[in-house]
Amino acid sequence: MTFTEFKVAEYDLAATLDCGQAFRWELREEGWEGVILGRWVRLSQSGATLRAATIRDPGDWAWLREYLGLEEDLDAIRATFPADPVLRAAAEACRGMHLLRQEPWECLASFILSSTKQIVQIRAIIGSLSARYGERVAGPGRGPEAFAFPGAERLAGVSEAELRESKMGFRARYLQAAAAEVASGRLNLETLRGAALEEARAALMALPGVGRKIADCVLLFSLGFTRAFPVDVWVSRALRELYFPRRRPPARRILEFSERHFGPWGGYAQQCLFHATRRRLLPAGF
DNA sequence: AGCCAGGCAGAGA
DNA sequence: TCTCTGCATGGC
Repeated sequence: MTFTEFKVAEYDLAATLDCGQAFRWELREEGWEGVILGRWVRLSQSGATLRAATIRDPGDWAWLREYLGLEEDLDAIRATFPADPVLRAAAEACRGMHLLRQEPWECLASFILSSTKQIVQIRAIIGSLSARYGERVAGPGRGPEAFAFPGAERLAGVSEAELRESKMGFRARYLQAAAAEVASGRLNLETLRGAALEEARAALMALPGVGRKIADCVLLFSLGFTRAFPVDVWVSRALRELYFPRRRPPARRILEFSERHFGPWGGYAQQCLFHATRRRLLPAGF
């Protein structure tokens, strides 16, 4: 096992890994354990020090800095926010929470599986898929075995009926189709990083079972589009209650507001609203 | 027991 | 363009 440490100015590892943007991290006695780019990783935090362990020496750790969003300056991000007491309170409640930069295929597949599912169920489905079809990854030896998230090529070869054994229900057809598109090269997720937001979003929404919300999750959590603003049931409810009390604006109006109000780091603002409302972190009065 | 979950697509108005 | 409904499964 090899180790490294990162000094961090403002970072909350638990909030970052457990705020609903990623689904595979598990908290065990010695830290948060997961798999990134086919490598087993254990992460822990003590004050301003993040500690990381892998099985084999990766040489450099740029991939992990990238994944964890260590280069994000949260003060600079918050400085772009509108002068808005609701958002300020939500951001304050989420101090140290960062956006992850996840692997695009895993992110896309995960959020296809997320529709009308609770997070515990999403985690169970993804865990089942990984154990069934993912590559075994060298781990610490103790504890359960580690698996990578299965690649699109692998899942493209699994029938819809078999996918349903992982309890994903009607989402199996959508996952199958997305895997086939990515595996064939008809959809190149990496290429989308360089595209305009609207173009990248349209490419994702061309997939069956991928609408605006799931597309924006992939754009925000894996492709670096910080303005993408996924509106799910939680965020929709929060926007309605916090910004439009005693009114009932149509969904279209909520979406327009989300695009206009929050600025170039709207996606981060969205994650603050999601996390703060879901975990009931807002102070009384909001 | 019944409502809801990090939605989406298709149908009908 | 808007609203309604079915979809699979399981938590609370």
